[in-house]
Amino acid sequence: MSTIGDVARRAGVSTMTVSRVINNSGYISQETRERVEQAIAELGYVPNALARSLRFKQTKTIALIITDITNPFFTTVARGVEDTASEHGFSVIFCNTDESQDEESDYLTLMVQKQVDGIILVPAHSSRASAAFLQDHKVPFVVLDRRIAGMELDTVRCDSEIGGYQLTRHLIDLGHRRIAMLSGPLLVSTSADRLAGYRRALDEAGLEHAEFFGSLSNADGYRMAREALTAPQRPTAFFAANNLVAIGALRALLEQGIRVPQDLSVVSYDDLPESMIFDPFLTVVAQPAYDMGQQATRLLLNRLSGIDTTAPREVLLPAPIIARKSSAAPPGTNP
Amino acid sequence: MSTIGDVARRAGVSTMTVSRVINNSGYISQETRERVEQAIAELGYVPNALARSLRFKQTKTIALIITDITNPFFTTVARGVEDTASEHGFSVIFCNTDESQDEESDYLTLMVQKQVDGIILVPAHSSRASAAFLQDHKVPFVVLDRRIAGMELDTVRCDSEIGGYQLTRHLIDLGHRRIAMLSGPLLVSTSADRLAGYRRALDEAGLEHAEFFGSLSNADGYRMAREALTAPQRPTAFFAANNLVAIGALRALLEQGIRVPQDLSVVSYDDLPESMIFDPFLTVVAQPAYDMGQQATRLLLNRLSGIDTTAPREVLLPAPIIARKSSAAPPGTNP
DNA sequence: AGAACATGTGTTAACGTTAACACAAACACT
DNA sequence: AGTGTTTGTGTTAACGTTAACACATGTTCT
Repeated sequence: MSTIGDVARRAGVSTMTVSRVINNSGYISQETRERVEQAIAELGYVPNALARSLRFKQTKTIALIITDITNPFFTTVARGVEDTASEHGFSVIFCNTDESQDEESDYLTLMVQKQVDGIILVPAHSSRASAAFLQDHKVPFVVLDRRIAGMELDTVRCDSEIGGYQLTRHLIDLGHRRIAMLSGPLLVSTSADRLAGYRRALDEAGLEHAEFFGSLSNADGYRMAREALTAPQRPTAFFAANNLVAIGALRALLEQGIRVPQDLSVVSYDDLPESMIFDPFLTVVAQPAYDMGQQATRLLLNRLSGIDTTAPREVLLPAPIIARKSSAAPPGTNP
Repeated sequence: MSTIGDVARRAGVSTMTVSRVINNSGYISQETRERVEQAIAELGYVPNALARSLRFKQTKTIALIITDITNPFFTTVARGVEDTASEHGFSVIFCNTDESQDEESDYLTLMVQKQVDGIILVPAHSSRASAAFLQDHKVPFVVLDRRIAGMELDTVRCDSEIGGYQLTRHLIDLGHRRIAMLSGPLLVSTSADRLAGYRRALDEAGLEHAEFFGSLSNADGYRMAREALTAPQRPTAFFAANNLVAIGALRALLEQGIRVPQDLSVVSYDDLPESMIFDPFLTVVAQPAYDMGQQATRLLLNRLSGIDTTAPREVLLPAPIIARKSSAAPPGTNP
């Protein structure tokens, strides 16, 4: 509540002298320093970061714009971002867009107003509007997890096409011939890429597609699974576009008494954190969520500090398949 | 990047006139308004919230200080906070303390410097230092989930003593006589309260205590469970202080081939979100995490806006027991 | 002795915004 | 015609901080 002026008055010096004590800059006699420090302590003075930011044009704050902090993948990403940012003296403002383009652009405007130094963005759609907006306003940013087509941008992500291909191959190699894709929206680049990988693997093997579309939610996972189960030739495996979809699908299977993996295999994208699972079950492509957050933040901070002035670059992190109990040979196969 | 001055110059008016257009205050001729609006659009001008905040002494930002965003309970709390805050035009800065008092006070100082309008705090320990600090600096705050003893503070939480009592009674009623408590640190009020409830239930029933202590982590849950299992008279039930501890304990049991609930029952605090679990297993006290975040934020915002000027109050939310498959009668009992 | 430099402190202006005041023109009322 | 009110716009100062400059001293060097 007290200002640098209050401290100055109490110590009988000018505000500039107090400022010098606080920032340890310039010359100050030992005696004055002590008097100022005492005044600071007595008043419980804390510098006003707002005024400082206004002068320095630096807020030491970044924004993390994600779709849903409740999704454990993004929770872990967020933790990686916050840890890395705070290590370097930066604070993080969180924004949940719920995959809505409108929410996203509202938040972007707000963050520009708030003069955040940089932004880490998981774009709701692969539209270029958000990136263009930030470029216009000269706010450094890093795109996380997803692609924005046709623009050269700093990006940290995993290759979902390859992951989708490998996960599908894993099922094919186990002997599956009818594999249903429970996909997210095509506007979400990771969904589109995973679907593309799925198609490539099926086409190579000469198998037929079975594609279902919905949002990347538990509810739609449930719905898509039920739809897929009504097909005359029931699939022997599900490829869920992400963990929420997978869990929704598993719920549908449980309800209908379909055993996993004996009757039907399920594979999915994004692992659950180790600390939350005592008996890992799902076969997944495990994206390194914490690392992704960390690397995105590092890249952003290096841009901010001017350490890194190279052309925008895409960091592609490896995402291993972890084969577990939810995938096995289809029923009626001799192992 | 452009300022109100740039807009003014371009429109051929004073900055004050621009300010009036932006804020829709005072009198402005239709013609001038249009000229200013055009200049704003052409320049892509966005008001500087920093400068505004400095003038108004209001940042429209609150801080959420929690121990670990990675814990699904706090993730959901955070979501409740962010949703409610953003509904009212407030942004949220996240801080993870990892249960460290030092981290907590560092963050508190930083948030005071940043002039956040208010703080929602999950205190690492029940020490009064943090609350006293915030009171000194006249920053409104709400304590979430935990108690700070001996101070009249705005608080939103569930009664962990009653919850601990009921969860223990649930086990006793099932026929358990040797119930081990896998407790968190006594400095954490929820841990202390759950332990107190456990003790009351056991004492009433004339049963012996079996208490183990560690941090509220998966790793320590694992360790405490292993310790508990070495007792000459093995417990027939575990009461885990929270979900992470429970999962660590389940991992230990799985490793040793001990079946839940046939050989040993496990109950715990804090449910996992519906969307993440397809086959709910753990018997828990389900604290309404989202609600807690929402209510804490509402209370805080009402304090900020001056709508609510009553004495500090404690909001106690009900937390139901959800009995599921992880708890059953002890082995050797005729159901 | 005088110049050059180090040390210690204060004054002014600026970061971007807006409240308070001032002023002028147009209009309405007696 | 004179007074008061409405409408439209500009000027000044302030929010809290610090860089740049100014101005004293004192010290060191030739």
